[in-house]
Amino acid sequence: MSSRTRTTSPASPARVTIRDVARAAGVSLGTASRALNRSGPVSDAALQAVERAAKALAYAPDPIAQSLRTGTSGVVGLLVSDLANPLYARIITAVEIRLQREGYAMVVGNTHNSKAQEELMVDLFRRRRVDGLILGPCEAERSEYLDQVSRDLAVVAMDRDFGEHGSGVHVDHFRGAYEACRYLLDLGHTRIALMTSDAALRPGRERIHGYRAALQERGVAVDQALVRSSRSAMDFSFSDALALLSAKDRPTAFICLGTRILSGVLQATRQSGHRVPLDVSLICVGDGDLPQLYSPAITAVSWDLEAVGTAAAEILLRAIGDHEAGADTKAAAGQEVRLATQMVLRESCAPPPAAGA
Amino acid sequence: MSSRTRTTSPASPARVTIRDVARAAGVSLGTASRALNRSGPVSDAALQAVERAAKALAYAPDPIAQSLRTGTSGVVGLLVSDLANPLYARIITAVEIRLQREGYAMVVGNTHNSKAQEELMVDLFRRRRVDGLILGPCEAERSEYLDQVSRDLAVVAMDRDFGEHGSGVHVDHFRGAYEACRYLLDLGHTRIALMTSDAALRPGRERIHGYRAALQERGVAVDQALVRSSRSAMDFSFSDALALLSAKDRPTAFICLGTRILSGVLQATRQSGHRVPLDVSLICVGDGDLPQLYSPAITAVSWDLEAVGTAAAEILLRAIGDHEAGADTKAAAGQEVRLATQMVLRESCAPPPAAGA
DNA sequence: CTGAAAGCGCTTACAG
DNA sequence: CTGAAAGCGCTTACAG
Repeated sequence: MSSRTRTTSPASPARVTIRDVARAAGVSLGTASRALNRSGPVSDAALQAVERAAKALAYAPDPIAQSLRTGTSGVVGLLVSDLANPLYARIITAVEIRLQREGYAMVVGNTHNSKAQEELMVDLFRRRRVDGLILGPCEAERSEYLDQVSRDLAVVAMDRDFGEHGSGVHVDHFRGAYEACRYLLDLGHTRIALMTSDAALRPGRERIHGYRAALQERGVAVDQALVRSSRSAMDFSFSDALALLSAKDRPTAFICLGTRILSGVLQATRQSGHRVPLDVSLICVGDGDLPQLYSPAITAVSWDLEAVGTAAAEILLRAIGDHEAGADTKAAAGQEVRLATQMVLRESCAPPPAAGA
Repeated sequence: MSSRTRTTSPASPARVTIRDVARAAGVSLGTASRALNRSGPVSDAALQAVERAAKALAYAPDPIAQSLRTGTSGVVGLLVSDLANPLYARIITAVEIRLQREGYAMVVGNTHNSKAQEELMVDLFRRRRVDGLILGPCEAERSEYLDQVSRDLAVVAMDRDFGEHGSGVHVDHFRGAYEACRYLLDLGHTRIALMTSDAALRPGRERIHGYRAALQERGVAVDQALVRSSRSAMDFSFSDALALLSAKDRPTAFICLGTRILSGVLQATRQSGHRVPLDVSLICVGDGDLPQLYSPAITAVSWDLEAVGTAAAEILLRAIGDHEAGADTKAAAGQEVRLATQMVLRESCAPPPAAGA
């Protein structure tokens, strides 16, 4: 109460502890704990007394103390490379809803797509005893670091490869890009540009493979100049697209990420005086406000973000169970969910100008 | 090591504790702690030995144990109503960067604009001993609940009013809306619709006031039918806008939120066959990809999101300092930062059709 | 079924 | 300057 005691008593003033509950209920500390957690034999009388006391005192267990003692926390950490990406936001929300139903709290961290930052956050979470970790794609997918972390912590990856016994949910970006490319090929395009995220990361890599597969299947040579994958996508998409469109051998179609990159491509298209879809066809990967609202509306490769989040949460929940069960189950881990993409046809694709002439 | 010990040894296998460090350095536990934290007198010899030992063993203090003992955690909680809002994402990143520089970790929670959810998260954070809380706008701005929380925890609000000694950073939404409205009035519009967020929350409320002030200043009657503020904005914006545009007394201009609501307004405009800016002028509040890229580009009321985040972080940092200093400083708290908006003129505004005839 | 005790890993008065 | 001890709030074998 006095302002001087403050230095000695940190935290809230006069926190009610399980000791207070025990005293009020007239039982010992241990009995109170067993009653509250139903973790051991307790007489009905004791149980009732403890519960009444707990309610009367508005007792809430101290999670910090519990964590210190048990090594668990009831919280799950989620790491994404970029909070500002609306696609992630949808996934995050889905994860949270699912986790919450099971009584877990979720806490999210931003890695800014930096390996160092990710390790920092993983470490923070781990040392704070999170019960599990959900990781989005990030640099250095298969670091030994993560392999090691997943040994003593339940970890599930989203769109990232790592470790042999790693669990994860993967979107089939290969097929997504493959189908988009096929669609454009069918319209008569052969000069198709692909602009996607960092090729070192799973989504970008898979898309490039899918794109190549479609081209090769039709005997169309792959022009490396048409494949752009960069880490800091948003900065380069405009100038890259502009350069591509200004070349004499310009692409007649683009497949590009729907979030940042699409903006740049759209601006470049407009600035270079090309019309969509008359002069250039567009397919974006990852649906959102912009592709839906742009005029003409942009055809998109889409996938179920809620499903990604829900699946990740469910795999993690199981993995947490396994981890608690013991060390032996490790070999049994390694669950994987694979999600399909689907194309949403809109107004941004047409035959290439040459074919129309 | 054996799989059976696992039940008894939680957490990581064989965590190295400060006790190990002390032993390796040949000093007592207390000395090791004082050396590591420089929290008391230690001889040079002891200090060196301890530091060497700590490094050799790769010792890292257990934050949970530290928290239990000290009541602090080095982490700050950030609560927003909607992670999917790209405006928040920018703010969050700014907060994080600033906090990180001071050695604090940030952890974010999603309240889904629900009071219950917010209290849950605040409680979670508080019980986990976060050193401070940053709160975005949310229902029930001035709950006694929060007043109480801010008594034993550093709290800063973003665009929300609460408590007398609450600290916060506020964007001048009043002036933003006022200026937007004035701009349209100057162009000759008198039927101006305002579509914004929940009027119960500060931003929405302020905007409505600003809008009204501008209208009244010019002697234009306020038509309540033209003011739409709804909580679940995205769902209603399309149908609301469509209804407004179909009325015989239709608005010739819209001021609307730039994130979700703009989408709906744009769709409604297109669907009802109106052209921007010929038939209807548009100003959006909160800048983003869509307004910048839409064609025509949309005039926006914008503000510095990074500045919001940075200011919030800095106020919080100070508040944490005050809280540590003692209880008496409470009266001294209540810092506030106010940020101005600016209009970004683009191509979506023109005189109303009638005035042009 | 119950209580007393140990211990999770740390920090911090308190004596020396 | 240093060590031994208490204690943060809890859970969990261990004897009764």
